[in-house]
Amino acid sequence: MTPDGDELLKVFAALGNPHRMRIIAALSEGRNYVSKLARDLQMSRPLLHMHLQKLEAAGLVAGSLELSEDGKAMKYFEVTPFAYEITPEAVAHAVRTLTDGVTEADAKADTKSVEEVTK
Amino acid sequence: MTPDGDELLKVFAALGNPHRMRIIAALSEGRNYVSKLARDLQMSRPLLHMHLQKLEAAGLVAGSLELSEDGKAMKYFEVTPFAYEITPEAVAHAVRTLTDGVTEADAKADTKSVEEVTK
DNA sequence: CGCACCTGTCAAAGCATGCTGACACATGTC
DNA sequence: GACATGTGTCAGCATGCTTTGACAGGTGCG
Repeated sequence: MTPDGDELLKVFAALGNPHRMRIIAALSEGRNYVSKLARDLQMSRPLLHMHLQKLEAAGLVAGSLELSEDGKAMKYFEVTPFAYEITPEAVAHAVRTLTDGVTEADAKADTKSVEEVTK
Repeated sequence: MTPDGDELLKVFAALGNPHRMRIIAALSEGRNYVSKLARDLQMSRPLLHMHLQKLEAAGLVAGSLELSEDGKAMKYFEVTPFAYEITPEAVAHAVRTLTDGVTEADAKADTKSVEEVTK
């Protein structure tokens, strides 16, 4: 738990897309290979491919290239049993390890309370 | 729990951005008003404004326009104490209420549970 | 009045993402 | 060989998101 900032960001970015949510849903019912998945979800293979590798980069799914009995190469994907507890505090904690625009001179942002105005 | 599909999608899309994650982190330490928040996070007001209303649309933050003692109008924002349990099953369950491309195999849709459209 | 602070909006530019169609490769079967 | 299946990649366009700068309004103070 308490995942890395960049990791959590990738997870959110990956899940923040209806197609990718649907892919997770489809794969949660069992592993499947790309071409059939594309048929089930009615989307083009190149598109599915892009979504899958985005989900894989976020660590939400895992793919393995296998050989079927008739010799064809099939890439099976399955969901990783992830479990994230998303709360404001979890996000706040993850932000500290965010390697993004991070103006390096800004690590100490003054936890000064604003109660002095209108409180 | 077991949030609505579109709602969860908006939450993910909202959280899938480093600036917005940082906004959540900043607001989790206490409420704040827009101009000061912009100064703390070092971003322009119009940009912050857009991000805030996206977070608000996702139900992650709430804003209220108040009057300070010196008569100035200040819009204070604070985080909503959200708590999402994110698992493959949770996503799979939420997908069923996704009003998006609507895979015609699963068009139960309808009966949208009245949300006032904060206009 | 001019300046400080606050609020909000808009158009336009820049950049990332989504998406398609065409290509490459491999294998097994008729 | 022609056709089916499977894999992957690429360029290019369309769409949406991000970002900025300028503008509108408001109040209080010297």
